[in-house]
Amino acid sequence: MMRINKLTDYGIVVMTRIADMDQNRVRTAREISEDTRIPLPTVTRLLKTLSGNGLLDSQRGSQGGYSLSKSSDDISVADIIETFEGPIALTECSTNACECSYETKCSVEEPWQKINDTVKNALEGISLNEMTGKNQNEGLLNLSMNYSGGM
Amino acid sequence: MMRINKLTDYGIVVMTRIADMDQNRVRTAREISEDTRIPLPTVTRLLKTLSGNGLLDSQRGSQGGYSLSKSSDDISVADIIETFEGPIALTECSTNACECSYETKCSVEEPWQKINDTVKNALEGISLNEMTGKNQNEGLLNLSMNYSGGM
DNA sequence: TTAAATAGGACTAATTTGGTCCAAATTGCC
DNA sequence: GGCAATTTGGACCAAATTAGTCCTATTTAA
Repeated sequence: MMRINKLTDYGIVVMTRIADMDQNRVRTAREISEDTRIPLPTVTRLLKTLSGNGLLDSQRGSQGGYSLSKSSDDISVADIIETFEGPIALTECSTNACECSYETKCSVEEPWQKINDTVKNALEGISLNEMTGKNQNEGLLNLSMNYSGGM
Repeated sequence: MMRINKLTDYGIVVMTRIADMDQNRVRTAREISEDTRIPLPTVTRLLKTLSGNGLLDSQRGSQGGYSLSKSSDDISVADIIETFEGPIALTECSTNACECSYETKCSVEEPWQKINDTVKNALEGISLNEMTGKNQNEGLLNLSMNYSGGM
């Protein structure tokens, strides 16, 4: 499996849906729920999280709703994932505090750092715009990357 | 988060440990448990899974134990992850049957396929040997990849 | 025959996750 | 001013997953 959570998956669908729509007006939770067929309570929670983390702008009250906080070119899949799951890290080891119970320093730590950086780069390289149906140009997605040590 | 499971993580540690050791004799679950400080019952389960999936050879009975089934150069991190978690797939969408409840065909499906391929390529590109302490040559890990459409 | 191993599988506790719901605050409009 | 449509924030629960343990059978070397 090695899955991202279902809510994260939903989050990407919701964001894609918003990016797909007319950018000249905000969308309500209800509309998005109807579009995606994700239950309304769940959608509202997703939208709250997304706007709370700055990926969406929200407008309260009547005629209110949600809209992208910036261009869909400037939002990456990694941004959305991190909104729901925190820093992209396949293992504890690769985050801040590696609480390895092994000898002095487990040898797998450094390789994991690099593996994570690679995965992270991959996800940062995909924009929300590329997820939409707008660019159906086959094979346009540019996923080539080079890990050049820097990050 | 977006984590691999803890057992998978352990599995990689265990495999790395075995790869690190003298290849001329088998290692028992007890030894590996002591080395890694992972509780014995858990280690035995890990080893059973790993040998059941062909990554380790096992020898029963007295003087028995486990050893790598092939060179550590020929075992990838992806192999180990898949042993514990099945096919590498970040979302349901990217596996076989995409049960999307959305319109005709959700637009995110194809991008997800590519994202997964990229991640998979990254993990397949790291050998167990590279995880060991044997090659401490800084920056030797080759994580550069190019998504060239084929997979 | 015995001791040292692995093999297989059942079982439980803990954690995480998905999903729902309610009350409060904000805003536009009549 | 008041009402209706929204978002906001947080509590809550049920279900699913995961981690970890344990028991018994089988195999093998000495």
